[in-house]
Amino acid sequence: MPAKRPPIPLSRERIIDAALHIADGQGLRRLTMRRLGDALQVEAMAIYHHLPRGKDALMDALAEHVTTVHVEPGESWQESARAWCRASRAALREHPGVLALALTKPPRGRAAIAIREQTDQLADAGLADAAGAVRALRAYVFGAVAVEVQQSGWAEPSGDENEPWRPPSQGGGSPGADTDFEYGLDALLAGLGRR
Amino acid sequence: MPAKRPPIPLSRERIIDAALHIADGQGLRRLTMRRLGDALQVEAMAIYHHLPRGKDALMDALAEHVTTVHVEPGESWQESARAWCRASRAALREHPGVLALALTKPPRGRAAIAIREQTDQLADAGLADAAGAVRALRAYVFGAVAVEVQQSGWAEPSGDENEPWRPPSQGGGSPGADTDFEYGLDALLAGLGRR
DNA sequence: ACCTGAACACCGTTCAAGT
DNA sequence: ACCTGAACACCGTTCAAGT
Repeated sequence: MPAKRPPIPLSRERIIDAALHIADGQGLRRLTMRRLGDALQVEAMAIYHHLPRGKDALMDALAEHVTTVHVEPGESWQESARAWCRASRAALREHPGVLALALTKPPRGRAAIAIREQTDQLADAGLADAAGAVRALRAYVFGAVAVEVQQSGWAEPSGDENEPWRPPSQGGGSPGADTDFEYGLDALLAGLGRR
Repeated sequence: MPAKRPPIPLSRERIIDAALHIADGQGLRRLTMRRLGDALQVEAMAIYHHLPRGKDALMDALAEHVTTVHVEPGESWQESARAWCRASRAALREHPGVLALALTKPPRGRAAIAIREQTDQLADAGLADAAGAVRALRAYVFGAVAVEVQQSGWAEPSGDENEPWRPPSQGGGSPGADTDFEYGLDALLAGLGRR
């Protein structure tokens, strides 16, 4: 007879992971405090101890998580920007269930800091209007991922089916998505340089 | 003593208008079948007669509404594309409350048809990869509006305040947003021509 | 055909209480 | 400090019933 293993203590990180899993697997509409509690083997009310502002705080945390990206400075501002865009795209594609939050919530906390860092990085590398550039790069990544995920057929899963979401790196997304992304990124970087 | 005026009959259109008003004014999270019923002077259950699939159908209809754009063909494919992007941006900016739906729901119904129409229009005007171009243009508009609305400080209104949303055409958006948009659009169109 | 009223299962959140 | 249980106001949706 299996011993009752000691319960893993709840933590902000475990909560966010479980929430991402539910949102990606069943859609944001089915991400519920009670369901989240079940997934964590805990009563829903326990969550409030770690996220005092409740579901709003959870939503903010999810947007922050999927939107916070760090990248080492590259050889040029172009390479830095390229790496940052690729990382941002990867982070967003990994969790289509919270894409709506990521595109919609104003950056706060670590996400806002990461944006400032990236702006400084590009400015230090000699780019004139780094703030404008970061705005344009974020817009590009947001738009690209939005249409990509739309096209991939991802939608709030019906709930009846229990098929987990597989990131479109192999099979889900159309094969041209990567090259489309890189092509447009090249064009944008060229344009930002000339500005 | 005022006579009880005869109730305006419910219709799909009136429902959608009221829903947009609530979403823009108080945020999508507060758009509720019951609240929507109140706004329409009707019991919530009456809505199901006009939108049989209930709230899902409402969400689909909102995304479709804010995402369906028609434009007359211009002198060149560049002008057609430019007009289409401007109109799309305007439609999305007008209703920040449902932006998350618009960026996230795959185009269906009239929205899907409008996209096909625009693709044909560009192809007829001589553009080689019209489908790829429309994908890129949609991505550009989506991303631009997403960062713009984020920056404009719009967020699910707190609900305590009763300040209605004013579109950023005058006052809300930073003044550079329009020129930023046009600048990037020019660059994208140039890139699409050379491809 | 169109709308209502009552009912059901489920939701977010609070609060006092347990350990 | 961390979690539970009961409670409250509010959801989406159904269904039989009214007109």
